Amino acid sequence: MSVVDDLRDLILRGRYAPGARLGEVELAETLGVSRTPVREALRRLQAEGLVEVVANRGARVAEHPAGDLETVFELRARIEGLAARQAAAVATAEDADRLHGIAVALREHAERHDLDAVYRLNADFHQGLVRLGGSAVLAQSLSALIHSPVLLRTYGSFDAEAMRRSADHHIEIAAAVRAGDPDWAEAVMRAHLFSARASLLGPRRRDDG
Amino acid sequence: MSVVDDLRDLILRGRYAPGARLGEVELAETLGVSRTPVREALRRLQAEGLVEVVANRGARVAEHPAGDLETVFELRARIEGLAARQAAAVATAEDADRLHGIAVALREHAERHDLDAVYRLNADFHQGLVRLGGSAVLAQSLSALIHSPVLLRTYGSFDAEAMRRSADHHIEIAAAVRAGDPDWAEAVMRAHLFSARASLLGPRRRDDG
DNA sequence: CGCTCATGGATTGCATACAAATCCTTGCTA
DNA sequence: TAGCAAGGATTTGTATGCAATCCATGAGCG
Repeated sequence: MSVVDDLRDLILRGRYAPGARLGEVELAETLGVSRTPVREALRRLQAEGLVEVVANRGARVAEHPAGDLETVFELRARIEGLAARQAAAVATAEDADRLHGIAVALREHAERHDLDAVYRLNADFHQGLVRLGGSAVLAQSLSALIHSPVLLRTYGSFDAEAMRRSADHHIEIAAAVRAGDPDWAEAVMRAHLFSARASLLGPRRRDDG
Repeated sequence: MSVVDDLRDLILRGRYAPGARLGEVELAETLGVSRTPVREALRRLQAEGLVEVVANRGARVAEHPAGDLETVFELRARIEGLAARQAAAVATAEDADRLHGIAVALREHAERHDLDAVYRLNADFHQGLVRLGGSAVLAQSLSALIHSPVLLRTYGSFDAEAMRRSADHHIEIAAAVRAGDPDWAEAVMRAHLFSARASLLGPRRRDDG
């Protein structure tokens, strides 16, 4: 695996907490390479928004302000909504069946609370859907949003009902794609993400009456 | 200016066409530095989606498929639509007045077909609006989309009417922000971007009747 | 006692040297 | 003459050394 992937994994798995200093020599020793590839990896992750580097002062794991998390889901709802729409417009029956297969597997693992498998299948599903849309810029825009340390722990804060709802959303999205119904696909995807946001952040403040 | 900014400028200004090879030694000589900072810049621009690098085979300027341009505007409409919405929700009167000032200047320069100034003011306006929204992830998501070689030539393909419309859109967005009306702001922003798309790509295919 | 400034240690930024991989040419063979 | 293989040339990947910058500690002065 490449240095940048190794380093991204380290950060995403929480080995380095947000705000933690990322010394070049320390990382080089940890990863068993010299400083040069480490530096290049840091620059890439900087562009991905995962680390912040100040000139002559080194790199730190980016700390996404709490308020940003709301925006992340707003953005994902809009961007992945578009992805779902485009996927529904162009997907073949085989494509939709493959998505459906992933969704079914995800639901089974969710019932057994096998979180690692759920993580993986969820990533497969969303990436597969984006790939169906076919546009590289769309995938590009999303990658920066999904590579966020907080999102990796998403399922940890789901209760049983939320988990079941999330799994069912995947099934429904696959159905909408199979039906070739862009409006339906986008709507479910948006519901899916707003539901996840609610589970993560709790109920939104409503206007006092 | 930093190496990555220099290199980005070179690409964006068309000095290296899409698909063109980006040799490390050549860039190093052109920019007057060694290969090391060039390599780091290439990795950053790779993450930004501006260049494609294949392992052991070097970097090329990314060629965005023609179809991607449609998606770029779809995405911008959704993302900047959110930015406009958030800006309208939080902006002070001073913020809105500053936007209005930029928009007025932009309209004046547009009437004189001073394209360079229009480029700059347009960038100022959109960046200023995003900054008002306040979210770093939002700005992050947009930067990759706006740093697209094609978009730099946008105004070149505008006719007089499209130019006037674009300028008026900015004025109207500033008004919506000043009115604190998120729905209005988002709607105008979407119109603004779809209008630009139409000028760039021509009329969309409509269903044959 | 507190503030300023200098000096030392540590860390990043850059350049250069070497290793590995790729490509391009050239010569051989069928 | 077309195809292939081998070797050199070019290019990328990595390591290391040096210069520049930054931060902290402490001495000197008000």
